[in-house]
Amino acid sequence: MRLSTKGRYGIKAMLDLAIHNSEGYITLKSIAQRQEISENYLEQLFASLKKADLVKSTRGSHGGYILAKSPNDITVGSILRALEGSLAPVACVDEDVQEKCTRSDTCVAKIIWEKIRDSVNDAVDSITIGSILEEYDNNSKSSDCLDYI
Amino acid sequence: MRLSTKGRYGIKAMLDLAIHNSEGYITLKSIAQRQEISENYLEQLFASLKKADLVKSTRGSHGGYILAKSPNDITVGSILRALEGSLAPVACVDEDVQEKCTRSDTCVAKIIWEKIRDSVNDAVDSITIGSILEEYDNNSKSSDCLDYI
DNA sequence: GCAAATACCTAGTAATATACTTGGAATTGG
DNA sequence: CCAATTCCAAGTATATTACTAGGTATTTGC
Repeated sequence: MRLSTKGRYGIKAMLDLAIHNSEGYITLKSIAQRQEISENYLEQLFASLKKADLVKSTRGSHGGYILAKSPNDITVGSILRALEGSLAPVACVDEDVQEKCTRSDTCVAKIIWEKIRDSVNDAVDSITIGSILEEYDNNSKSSDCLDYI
Repeated sequence: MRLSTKGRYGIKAMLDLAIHNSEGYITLKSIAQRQEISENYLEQLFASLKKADLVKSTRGSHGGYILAKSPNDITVGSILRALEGSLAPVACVDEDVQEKCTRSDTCVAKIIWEKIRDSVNDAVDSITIGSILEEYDNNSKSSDCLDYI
């Protein structure tokens, strides 16, 4: 049940953006360098983040990305779902998937998957980028290590 | 963040074993047929389940598998962890992994991963095979559909 | 004792998903 | 115009998953 690099890089990148929020538009190049992520790969992730209205962009010279709203209004859940898709443990209880099991309404295992799904969603929706940043500021923790591997 | 087939098949197989618990040792062949899972693949899963003391076996003709303890003492979490390994969303907060990030103690993102990890573990550890079975008996739900896909 | 049925074990493999790379087009500021 | 950037589509290498194949060991029933 590991997150893919998409989710992990996405959190790193969004925290990076939040840390530099006052500096205006930030280039992917600088994020890529600080967080040691492929710039081209980041592009793809930011396409998803933009689609989900989590970041805004300007093109051209002096272009870059900026958070689309306050860090306090950006949940970890919204970032992860934008990049990883639904956090449901099985397709059966994935809100995005339309074709369900034919016996979905009588399946006994379903409540297991629903409980896992809801627990994960509750957890990630209760954490905002702002709340993480606060912790970061209070403890002056390292901005270089926003993640592992 | 999907579970692999190991975890899903494992839950199906263990529920199947529990349903037939009074019949003594159950062959993998019959589980494979009922749940439509490759018998050879099930063998591999049951090697892990046995190692985790969740099932017992006898070999030879009339051999098979049986739950190693009461369904009420078998949590969904113990099954999933036996088959999927740690349910941690990133290696950083995986109890089984020894080599941590060098800056693990200062990493800001860590609390995100810890919260997800703990939420998942709490959820799956609060559900037992027995509790699912109870639901199954009360509602006379289908034993064929223990899972989706 | 032999045959059948099972668990047990190891290695290989096909399919799928992940994590990128490549090469460009469009846009903007100087 | 040119450099720097976002934006876009397609290709590819790697890793993981989900099996398959082929055997050995053990037990029961005849």
